[in-house]
Amino acid sequence: MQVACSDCNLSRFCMPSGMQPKEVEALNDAVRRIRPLHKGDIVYRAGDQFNALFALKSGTAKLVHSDAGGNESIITVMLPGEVLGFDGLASGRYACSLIALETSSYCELPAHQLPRLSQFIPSIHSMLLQRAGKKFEDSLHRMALIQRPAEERLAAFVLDLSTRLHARGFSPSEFRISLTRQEIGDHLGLALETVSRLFGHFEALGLIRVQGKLIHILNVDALRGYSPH
Amino acid sequence: MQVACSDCNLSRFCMPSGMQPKEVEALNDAVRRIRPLHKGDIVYRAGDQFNALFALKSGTAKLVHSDAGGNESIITVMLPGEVLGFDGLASGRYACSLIALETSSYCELPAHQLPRLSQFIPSIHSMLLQRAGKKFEDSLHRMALIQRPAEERLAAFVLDLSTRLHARGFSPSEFRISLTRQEIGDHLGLALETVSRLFGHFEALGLIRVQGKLIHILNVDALRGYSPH
DNA sequence: CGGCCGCTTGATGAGTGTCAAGCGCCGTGG
DNA sequence: CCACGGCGCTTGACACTCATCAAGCGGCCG
Repeated sequence: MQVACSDCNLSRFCMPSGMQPKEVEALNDAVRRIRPLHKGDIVYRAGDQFNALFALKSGTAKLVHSDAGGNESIITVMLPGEVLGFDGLASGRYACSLIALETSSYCELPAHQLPRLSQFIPSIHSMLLQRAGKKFEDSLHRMALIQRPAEERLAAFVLDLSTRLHARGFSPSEFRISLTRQEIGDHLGLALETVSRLFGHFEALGLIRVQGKLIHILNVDALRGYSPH
Repeated sequence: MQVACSDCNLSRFCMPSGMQPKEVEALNDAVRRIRPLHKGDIVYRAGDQFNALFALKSGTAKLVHSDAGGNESIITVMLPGEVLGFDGLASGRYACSLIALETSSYCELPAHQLPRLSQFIPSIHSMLLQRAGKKFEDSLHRMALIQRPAEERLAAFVLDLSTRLHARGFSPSEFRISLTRQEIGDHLGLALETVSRLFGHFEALGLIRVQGKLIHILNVDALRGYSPH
């Protein structure tokens, strides 16, 4: 059974955010809802021709960029309600790969629908522009973060996940990180051993409790003391 | 005396790139040409309300992002023909500051002209989207670079400047870097001393010749051997 | 039950930041 | 015209963060 965009509880994060009801309807008609993904499934691959934007309905996914040397970097962890695929807009090819981190489901807005949609949703271009610009701002944030000490990076990462999950109705103090230590390292520019050690360190300080991928935040304020701002 | 967009020798880099002659004309009418800037002059400040896109006609400028801790990071060095200001599109406020590195001149496309322009240039939205996407891809590149060893970063920086200057008709092997060592460091995530030492190192290896801000590239291939691809 | 993968923990070293001193160039003012 | 002062740059010594290498543990799945 498919959920219409107007009934989707993620609409305030997703494309419909800021649209009129009639516009959401037009969007709804253009969107395709896709069979579930499993861990490791690839939504799109770096180099593939750009053919759609994607919105996550449930689960998590990672946006991975491989540089010339084959070094993998995780650009972002995608949470439900988020829209991705903008990395293909400029060149017509995706610059990154989008890969499911667990069993997930998503919606797809085919690229060929965009011209037609703009008749029903005049503001769609500026909305896309805003969202693409947001991705750029996010990348500014990440670049600044990557130059900070390891402690700050990990603290900021945990807090970022916490607030984004909270906004989606999940507990901000108790959640599962769907990334391995290696992947967290790839995201923060750290070795997996450093990630593991820092988790241990934060735990010893009583800031968090770590059980594998399960994180309990015990002292948000102290954690915030590490991450800049 | 003002140069029309259609007569500007930078048009193939600038907004007119890919436009029809009539579209360029409409663009030309919307653009304002601005008095020259001097070193240190600020085109826009982080936090200012987004009110225009900017194209550089001559000179160079730096796009600076300051993180919460007051740490300055130079996102890009802007060369003639390049368009900037996209960092203000998403939130309506500029996320960075754009500052002249030397005596420069630029054109301005006021934000309030965009709706009107889209009537004459239907493709303008997708062009803007492409350019904003390009900025995102550039930032991916920079993020990957910042995690590489210092030698690679500096080599890649010099080669990047070289090719971009070459594309604009300047010598690819002999040019002036308008940044201080500190600013190069801010761009590459290095201390200014490291930048200075690496220049000395490359010079000792016979790859380049350095005289203050003047760079001669003596062995491009060897330099390419450092930067990843 | 066995093997593998993800994780932890320890030891070591390389790559860079930091601190410090000194040099040269250039613009300013006497 | 020259002396002075400041800024940008170089060079050296040192410290420290974090990557790397290595070993071992535990849980999960076949």
